[in-house]
Amino acid sequence: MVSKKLSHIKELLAEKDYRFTPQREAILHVIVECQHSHLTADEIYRKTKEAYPEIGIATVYRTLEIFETLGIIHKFQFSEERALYEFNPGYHKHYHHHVICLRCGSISEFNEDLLEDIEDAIARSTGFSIVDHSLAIYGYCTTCQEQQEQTDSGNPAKPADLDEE
Amino acid sequence: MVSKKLSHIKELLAEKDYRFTPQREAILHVIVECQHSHLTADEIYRKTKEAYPEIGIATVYRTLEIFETLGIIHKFQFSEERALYEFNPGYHKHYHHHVICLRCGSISEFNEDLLEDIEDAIARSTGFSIVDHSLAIYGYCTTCQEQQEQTDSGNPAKPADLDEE
DNA sequence: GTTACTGCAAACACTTTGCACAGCT
DNA sequence: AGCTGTGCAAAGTGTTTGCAGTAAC
Repeated sequence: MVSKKLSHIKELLAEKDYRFTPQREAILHVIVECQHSHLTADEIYRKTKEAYPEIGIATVYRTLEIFETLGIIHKFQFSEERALYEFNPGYHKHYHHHVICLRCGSISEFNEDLLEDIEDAIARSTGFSIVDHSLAIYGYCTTCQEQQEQTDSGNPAKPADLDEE
Repeated sequence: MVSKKLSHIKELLAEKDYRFTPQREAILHVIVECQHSHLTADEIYRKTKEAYPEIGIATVYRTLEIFETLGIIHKFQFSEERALYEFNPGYHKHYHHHVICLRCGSISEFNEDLLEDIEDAIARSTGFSIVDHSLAIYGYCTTCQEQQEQTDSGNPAKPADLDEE
């Protein structure tokens, strides 16, 4: 299954005359392994460094850009902070429905297409040809709600900045 | 009406021991005048400079931050590029439904709450306490669709970078 | 008279780029 | 052999901060 993905990705790269270098393979490995997390470029850099210590941050950014144009990963920008990257297992159109806790920073995802009706309504009323959409829901997760009840000045459930795993 | 807004804003500032300086007034003026556009910090800076040439960019950023915490303006981050700011006339909870053309960069808005049902469904299934949400729809506006049909390599309807009004 | 605010410039964080060398194919 | 990819360091961009002077309250 992973090897099927791998050969498909090699093809995708080859189609555009991109090479499948060990650096790109190492980065891909990190992204696939952490496919349920949203990683920053720096996190990907540091994790890739474990397997490939010589790698440079510039290579990571260049690779992520290529992977994004090929649809291998998705890039998100929820706030003014750094972008987050995530593996896109199916290479298909991806609905970005994210539920973000304002206290602990955790991000959960909904992949169902909840917005078909809304898209249709907007397309009809504006003539817009819709390609994609992005929905972010902000609030408080159950854990943080509980903690907030207990100690109104307490600490978040998880540190908002998940710098290290 | 504007004066009513103004006194209300003065109150909001005073409540938090913020002062109503001429710089803040000038910035507010720009934001209210352009309340149907999404302005970058730099655009606000340059427009404010017309009325108040001595102003510095740092003051603009500091003022925008204060205005945002008071709910006077809203700040958006659609991409990795700079943030956009917009006046929030009602100071109420604001639904950010933006329709963004991928070709000319124009941004239109829907202020109806299209997502109540979806919010309810997510709250029920996850226990999340939802505070706000942000929806961005990406596609092509009618003008750009027409232009794309005519000349498949033509120019966008409007420059994507609206540096000057 | 306090205290918050300002403008400047320097610092900042994240990301991109120029360059000479290395390595696929 | 040729062209793409790499690592480094330097540059770039948008935003924030330290500081000494200034102005609102």
